[in-house]
Amino acid sequence: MVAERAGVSVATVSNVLNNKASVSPDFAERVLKAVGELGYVVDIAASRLRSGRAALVGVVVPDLTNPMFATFVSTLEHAARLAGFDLVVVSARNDPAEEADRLSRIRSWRPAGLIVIPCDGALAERLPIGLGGTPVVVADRIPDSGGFDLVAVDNGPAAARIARHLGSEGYGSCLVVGTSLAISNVRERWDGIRAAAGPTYFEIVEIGIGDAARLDAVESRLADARRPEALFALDHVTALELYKLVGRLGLRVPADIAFAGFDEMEWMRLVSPPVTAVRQPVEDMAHAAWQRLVKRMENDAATPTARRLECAVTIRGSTARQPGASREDEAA
Amino acid sequence: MVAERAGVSVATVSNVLNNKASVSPDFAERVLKAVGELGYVVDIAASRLRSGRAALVGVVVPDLTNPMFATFVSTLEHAARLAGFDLVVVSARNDPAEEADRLSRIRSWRPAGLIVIPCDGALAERLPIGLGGTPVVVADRIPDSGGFDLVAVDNGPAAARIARHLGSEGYGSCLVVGTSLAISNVRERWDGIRAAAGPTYFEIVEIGIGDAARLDAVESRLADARRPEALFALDHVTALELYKLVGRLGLRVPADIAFAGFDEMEWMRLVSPPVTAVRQPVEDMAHAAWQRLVKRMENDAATPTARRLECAVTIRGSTARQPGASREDEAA
DNA sequence: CTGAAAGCGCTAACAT
DNA sequence: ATGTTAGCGCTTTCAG
Repeated sequence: MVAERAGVSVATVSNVLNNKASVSPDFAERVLKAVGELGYVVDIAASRLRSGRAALVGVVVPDLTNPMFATFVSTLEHAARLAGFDLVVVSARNDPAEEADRLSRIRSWRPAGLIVIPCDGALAERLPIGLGGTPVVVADRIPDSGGFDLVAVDNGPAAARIARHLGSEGYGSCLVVGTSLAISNVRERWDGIRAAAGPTYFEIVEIGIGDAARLDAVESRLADARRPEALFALDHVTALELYKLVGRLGLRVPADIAFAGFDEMEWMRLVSPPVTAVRQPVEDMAHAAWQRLVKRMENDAATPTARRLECAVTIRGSTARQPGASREDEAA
Repeated sequence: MVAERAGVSVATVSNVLNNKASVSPDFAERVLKAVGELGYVVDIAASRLRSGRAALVGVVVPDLTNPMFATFVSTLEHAARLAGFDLVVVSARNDPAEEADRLSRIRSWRPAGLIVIPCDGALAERLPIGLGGTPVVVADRIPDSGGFDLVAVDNGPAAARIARHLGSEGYGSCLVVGTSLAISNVRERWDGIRAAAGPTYFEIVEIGIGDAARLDAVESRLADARRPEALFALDHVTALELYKLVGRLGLRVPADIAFAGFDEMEWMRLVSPPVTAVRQPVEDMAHAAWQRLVKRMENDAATPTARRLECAVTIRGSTARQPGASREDEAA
């Protein structure tokens, strides 16, 4: 350690930097002075190697360019920093294979814990063996097999509220559009919609994820004379594509077709009329995940818990029933 | 190393895992088998400690929730991974003090290089002493003091194209709105606008950054009877706030006021009419920054270089001159 | 209260 | 081709 410039032993420097044991004020001062002059910061790797303690947690998200996940990470990072932790963040780019790779790579860092939003339900198969005691908190999406601490939103009830709203506005049919039912969120939202008994007939189309997503099926349904009276997109990326499609087809919202979305984004309030949407408490989810992980890291006991956060639903103009115009009249 | 399960020495395991030296096929196989069974991955920290080589680069951005920076990081991460590098990503949350803290923390990791998008021009003061030989590539924003490798977009020329377009459409006055001229981007864009000689009278308002941003000054200018004929937002966050303000004031675009923005976002193509905007080549910028850093990491020679990437300008309806309607008529 | 020395998991020399 | 050993920078006993 170069900080022997202070003329003390390495042990003393270590003690000062970790405010350990009792170090005389003058010695401490000399050390701090040398540290300042040299611009020294401890080598965190060597530190962990010897002490066994990590102050490092790994974060795996499906896609960093998705504002929702970016916000999740950013919130997490701040919370972690306040607790003295560093974050190693990796994005799986919506690719299960890449997720598996990152998951394995991240173990090389020997993190004290992991927070992961999985690509799909098969997370458990991808969580490398030998992860041993490392605590894992899963957020947002629920793996097929249990055994993890869980933090997610109340997808079903929130989606059901939109479904009931559409029913009460008198919409007779609604096309629900999601990426893939392989993702628990999508599945839960769809289940919630179906569970909400009402006059509306719901039907779902899966369009796929990322670059592989195809709107063809939706387009042909909308071009059809007997097109649905409403659209409900189950995530904001889908919502955006769907909204552009509606515009391209020259359909007016809500006169020709009503429009609602899960995941509220800025643009939904900018367009006219603004879009009815479910807002997810992303920051809360990040905080909850962090707190859960902290608990796990300081005390390995207890069975995994599952926590559900409540979403906010905002009804806006895009799902308003046109006064005096029943859907049949227009279609005729 | 627990992989002595293979019945070989630690050195052989290391050689196999790094495909070093010559290892007999059967020994290699035995090692790989044991590694597989144990789910072992090397401790990257111990590895670096001994070898001195890092395969780690640090990335510092002002704000991860900004889709532009998130895309930058995501692109970077993919490029890094292909080259066998890991990334430690930190967000400064638009706070110079936090940036300084993160910059110093990140040194604890002893990264092989750093890519940073600084909060403001005073980066050099914040780059901790003792960063010694670590190569640094600065992207997007240009520090006041030089000496760094630089990758940015051609802010001035791109902004000038918008300025000339507004002039040729006959707009006599334009209020330019940016966060702060302390940020090089904003300064360069504003300089570019002024340098573009034309009939339009340009004026700038700085609204501040993040939560501290205040639109009051802009609002009073817009409420004024002699409000400007056009608005030009110098970044997408400002553009969004500005667009909402315009809507709140009941001004129609472009009939009452024209609207253009730097940084193209999805919503700009969704609103009606769509917004004239400058699109920045973020992915290209990430790739260029990465390549520059790789060069620096493998060969510390040469003087710092500066690279400018070209932006794409798309003219849309938000800046179209209303047929047969001169601004004066409407204001009267 | 301070220093000397061992050792964390790994790789680079060197020895076999 | 394989094994042995030293030591990277740090923290942790344990002596002084």
